[in-house]
Amino acid sequence: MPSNIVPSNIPDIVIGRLPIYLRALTRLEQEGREVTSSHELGQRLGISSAQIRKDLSHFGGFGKQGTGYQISYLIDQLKQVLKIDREWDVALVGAGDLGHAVANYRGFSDRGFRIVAVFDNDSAKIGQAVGKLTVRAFSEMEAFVREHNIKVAMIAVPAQNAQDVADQLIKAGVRAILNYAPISLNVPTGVYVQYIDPVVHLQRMTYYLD
Amino acid sequence: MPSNIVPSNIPDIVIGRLPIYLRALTRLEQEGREVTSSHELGQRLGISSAQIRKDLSHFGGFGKQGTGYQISYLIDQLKQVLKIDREWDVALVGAGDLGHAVANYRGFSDRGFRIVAVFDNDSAKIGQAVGKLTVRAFSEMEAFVREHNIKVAMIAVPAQNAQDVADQLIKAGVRAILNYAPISLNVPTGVYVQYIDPVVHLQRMTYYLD
DNA sequence: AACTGTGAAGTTTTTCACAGCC
DNA sequence: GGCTGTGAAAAACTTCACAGTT
Repeated sequence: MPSNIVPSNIPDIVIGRLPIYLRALTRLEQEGREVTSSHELGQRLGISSAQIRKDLSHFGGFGKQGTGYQISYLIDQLKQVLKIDREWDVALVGAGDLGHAVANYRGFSDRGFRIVAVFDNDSAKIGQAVGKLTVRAFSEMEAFVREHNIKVAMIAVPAQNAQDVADQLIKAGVRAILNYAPISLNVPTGVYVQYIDPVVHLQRMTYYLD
Repeated sequence: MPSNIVPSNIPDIVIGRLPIYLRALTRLEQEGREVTSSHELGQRLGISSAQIRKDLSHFGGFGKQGTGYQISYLIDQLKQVLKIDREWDVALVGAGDLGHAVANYRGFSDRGFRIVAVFDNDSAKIGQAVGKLTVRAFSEMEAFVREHNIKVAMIAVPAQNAQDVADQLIKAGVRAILNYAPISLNVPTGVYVQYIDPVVHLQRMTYYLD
């Protein structure tokens, strides 16, 4: 009974919306709600109800006709789809202002991620505390990442160092990189990169202003 | 000679790529390059050359056949299109860890944005220094934003306060919001929101991991 | 009565491929 | 020979609208 077949061709754009749905569902649950509908969810998110239904239908029937979706069940299912029904260990590279802010951000742990190490190449920073962690030498990174089988990393170093850091992370086995440096990374297939560049977001909006 | 007509129906997805092009072009310029091609740019960004050409063609012919694009000229043109051929004053709301990191981020000023005020409602924080700025009381926000005609703001407060903050910013005249809080905002038409939620980006990648 | 799941229709976005220019 | 700009074709994505279920 092949019930655990992974549907192989889900559009990436659909995957990208699932975390948004999950976030909204978690919020609904916190508000004490037990059931919701594609319509309600869509209203909150500014997305059409049809789109939400179609997105979810890629993974099976999570809802009940006439009733809607049971929130806790849908949350569990989405977590499973996104593979955050487990906790991912994450390496953080860069212990500057940005690295500190990322390391101290409380929002990771309850959503599937745990920063387990911080690396920097500045000898003045090595050994310093960052949150509950101690900054490790950049030279130890590859061995550490490999040894702990870390697959997810965040890059918070200056743009000029980001590609080097990415190359080393990938060499050590990292497969998913969240890049805070304002530069596009070249990575081999099978490695995934997401970008956080606040200026890009701002520039995207000013186009629409007078 | 109506040369300054604004092409009215450019897809948003195209607008969203322009800041990426701009970032790559700026980097090429820093490397001392003077000319590039849609092919080269595409390689660097992992985007097809045809797409880059088509995107740019929405705004006029920026390139030369046989030659490519003159980098400094294209940068100027893109800045104009994105309306960052000027400097936008930005209000920052929230002076916690995240607010501090945002305020201290060096990358805004040379890319069109300047943080001119930081607001928080925690009386322990009001009056404190954040970078070169002093934290102002949240109660002064509306008047300040209105008086200085601020159109762009960043929200770095806890999720539970984000909608309230957004409402007040909008009331004061803000039209573009970069929201760091992990929650979807409801805003009227004519107001633009972009989101930065690192966890959403991470969750989007783990789907593809084993 | 309310709501899902889904083929089919409609729309948007991307890619193709080539004429035209340097 | 190399490259842009662009119609036309292809692919991807969203919405429609409704049968079917609770």
